[in-house]
Amino acid sequence: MSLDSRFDPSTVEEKWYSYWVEKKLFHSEPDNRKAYTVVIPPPNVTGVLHMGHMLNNTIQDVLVRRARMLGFNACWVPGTDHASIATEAKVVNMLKERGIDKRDLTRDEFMKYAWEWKEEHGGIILKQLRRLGASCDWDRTAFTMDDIRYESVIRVFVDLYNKGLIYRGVRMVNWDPKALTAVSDEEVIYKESHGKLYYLRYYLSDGSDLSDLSEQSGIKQDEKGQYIVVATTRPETILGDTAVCVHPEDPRYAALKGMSVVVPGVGRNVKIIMDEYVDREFGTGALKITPAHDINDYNLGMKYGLESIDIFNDNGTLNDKGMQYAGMDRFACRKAIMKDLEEAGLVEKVEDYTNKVGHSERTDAVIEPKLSAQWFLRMTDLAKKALEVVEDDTIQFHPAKFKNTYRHWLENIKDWCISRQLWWGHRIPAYYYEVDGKTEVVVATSREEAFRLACEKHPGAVANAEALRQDEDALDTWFSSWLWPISLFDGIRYPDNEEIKYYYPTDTLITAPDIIFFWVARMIMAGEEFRHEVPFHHVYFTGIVRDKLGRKMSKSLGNSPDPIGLIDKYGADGVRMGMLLTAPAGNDIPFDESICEQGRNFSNKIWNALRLVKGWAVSDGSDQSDKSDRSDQSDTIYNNNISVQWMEMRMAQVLEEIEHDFDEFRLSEALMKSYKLVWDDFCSWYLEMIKPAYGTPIDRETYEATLGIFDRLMRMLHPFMPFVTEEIWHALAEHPEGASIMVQHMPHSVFYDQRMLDDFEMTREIIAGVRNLRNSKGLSPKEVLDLYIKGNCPAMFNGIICKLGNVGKIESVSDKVEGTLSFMVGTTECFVPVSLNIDKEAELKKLNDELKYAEGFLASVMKKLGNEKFVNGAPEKVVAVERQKKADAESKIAALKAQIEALG
RNA sequence: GAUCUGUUAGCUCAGUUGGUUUAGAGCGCUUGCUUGACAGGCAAGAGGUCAACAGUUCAAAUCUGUUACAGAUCACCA
Repeated sequence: MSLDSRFDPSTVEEKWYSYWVEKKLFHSEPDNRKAYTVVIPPPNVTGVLHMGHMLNNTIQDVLVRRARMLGFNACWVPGTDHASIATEAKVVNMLKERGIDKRDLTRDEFMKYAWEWKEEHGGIILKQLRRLGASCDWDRTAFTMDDIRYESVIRVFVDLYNKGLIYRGVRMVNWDPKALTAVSDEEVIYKESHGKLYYLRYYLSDGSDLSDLSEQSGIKQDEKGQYIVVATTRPETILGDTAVCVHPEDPRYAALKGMSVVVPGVGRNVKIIMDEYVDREFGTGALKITPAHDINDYNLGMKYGLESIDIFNDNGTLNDKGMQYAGMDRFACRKAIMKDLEEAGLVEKVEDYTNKVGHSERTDAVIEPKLSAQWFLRMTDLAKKALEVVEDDTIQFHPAKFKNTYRHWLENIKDWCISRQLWWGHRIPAYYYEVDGKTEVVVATSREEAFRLACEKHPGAVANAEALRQDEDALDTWFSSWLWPISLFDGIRYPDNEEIKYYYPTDTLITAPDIIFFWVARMIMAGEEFRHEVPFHHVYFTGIVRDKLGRKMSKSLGNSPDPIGLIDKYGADGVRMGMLLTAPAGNDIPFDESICEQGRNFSNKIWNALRLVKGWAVSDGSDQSDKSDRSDQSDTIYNNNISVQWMEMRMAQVLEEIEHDFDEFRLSEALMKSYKLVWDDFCSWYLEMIKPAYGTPIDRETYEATLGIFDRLMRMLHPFMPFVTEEIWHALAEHPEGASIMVQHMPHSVFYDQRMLDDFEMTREIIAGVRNLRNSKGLSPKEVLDLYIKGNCPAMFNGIICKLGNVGKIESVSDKVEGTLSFMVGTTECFVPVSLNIDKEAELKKLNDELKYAEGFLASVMKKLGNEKFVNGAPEKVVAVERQKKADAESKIAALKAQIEALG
């Protein structure tokens, strides 16, 4: 067989992926096996693959592929969410390019364009996931706005409304002036920003004249009269000022009780109110009140019955209340108004100031608090249940530290604003009509049903269904994705269907921690509310992928590698390994391309192991004894037999460890252990142990055993590296058409003899000792050495020591051997006669160093054993171990001393 | 500001209910190798008083407290 010495991933990836798809190996249907279900956290339909997706989906694929090989009916359901804000923005842009203004379109016309955009440009990311090897059941690909999911959302809205959990009300909400919609609290990101603190003069209204102003007073005087100074970060909002507030116990302003001041530049007289809300330490201790544009001011406004003056249009420009600034953008207005106030001498001073400003998660626009009518979902009861199932570990978080974050959020939760002033989304199924000049509302899954309800409530009030006016707003995208684990299996519309009963609850949700509230918490609420059962048993929080310097990857920094480019460069297997190896659960990932390179190299290593094994001639004859003169240690069949036994046991041992790692979601550890098992144990040791001399064949029994081991190693590795393992698996043996490693059984751990593994560890150390000796003394690897062993040594592996250490003969001795170089493995002494002159001084130094270490060790052991409390108080087993340590150390010291004496 | 989580080798991290030969891994580093699978490789090696201090204990990287530093979540005062 002639195979290139370099493995080229690009030639196999496409081949096997289409093979898997063609053979329907990713597809799942309910059957009598146990289900293992994962639902993809639906990426944004406008999105393209980034490093976070790579990590997230690699982990999902590993878990799903492993479950499949463990005999579960694994089902990984892919899909996208409709991302109302992001998509609507894309569509508006597309229309603009075509010279169409959204405002000229009807809702239906707009939706037609939006669907057109979605069909053409949406879901690139799902195609990209295929390059990664994702074993999603593509036949089940869903979208949050397809028919099933749409209807599910509407039904849920109606249901919650009827339960009294959804209500409509006028509240201060987070307004995104760019997307022209309200957003929820969770969609606002507070960012530190460098702004200014403006100190403005509010003169006392006519007729207010206070004499006797002391130094301590907050009231100042100039030629124009008496004034107080108010600090603000947003001077443009003075146009909406309807009061100034001071602390009731603030002596600086006590004299102002019941008085009024003039809003600078605006001329409006506003009252001074007194409330403990004010922080006396901040600014001047006097606060301007703009109830229409600040949540705290709004609350004060309600408390004191203040007028609320809305000065902004929806897009953040000033409206007709904005006087000469009407039509200006809020930030342009800030500059303009400051210039005017400056000129009018109404500015006391301006200071640099750093504060946190809320930005829209989607558009990055500065959020404007705005009073408007919105729909809300009551969260208190939902939150209570969602917290319980995490607290009692019905749902386990990995890592568990996220329980704290989760608890804190749920205990301080506010009602969820679920309406969005957008067209792209699920239109709120609320219908309005007028009765006696009052607006009435009915909520129903269809216009006809709504009409029926309206007729019941107010017979004769509505002429026909068409006369009802449907709410213009759409629902928050998360209001559809929170149903995902249920709606994917149509469990909202048909709660008793076979699929939902089979696949729900899902097993593990794999997600980034930054959407713990958007998603995880709300999915748990939905699960409890609509199925009375948790939506998943485990939540695996991945880390955030960062660059080498620890910075978050972002478009603006340009520090994110192109994932598809990485796959082209290192192969999907290599990139998957690179992602996983640096990703212990919940830890951020400092991403470094070189780890993908390590992954690529690993594929290459496996490939070359295949080349080696497949390059051997196989002999059926029994006369396989090695013709070299290595006396009784040269029985190849025997040695190979031992080698196979050892490799089998080593594999069983690592399998056991890996099973444990998977139970605890320690994927990176499981991968590293598999990596070392293949590279170190299998390639560096096992294959070298059984490798026949050049040009000679290998016996059939060993050959077959090796293929079997190789096969199982590939299965172990398959969930991590699907492509290369499939390729190798097919190269190892003939398989029927349609066969695939991905549906083979994962090997299970079997009994292994710990003694034998320990003995082999000692053997390894002896071989390393011989090699080290050659290395440090400049002896050629070709020179055959003899080895005399004093002390314990398992003879079983002597043949292997000979082969891998190039040792001629091994003899057991009862006394030290003069004129040799030596080394120790544990308490066993190894002597190697050499032809060259021994550097006495160097040997002495080495021995003395070892002696010093051993004596230091003994001293630490003696300290424990000399302590009566330890001997009496510690468990017997522990004391016995210390006694053994003492004996070993003493024997080692004695041996070293004897050797030193012999030299000197 | 509140709460939580970290701090172990040059870097990234393990260390599983305190005891297993005075701490492990990967990468990186050093030395030597055209070794008939692989230089995308092979062999050998160096490297840490487990952030600091105090305490509990026969025994502490592991438990407790304080401090320092870092990160996360939430809340924010205009």
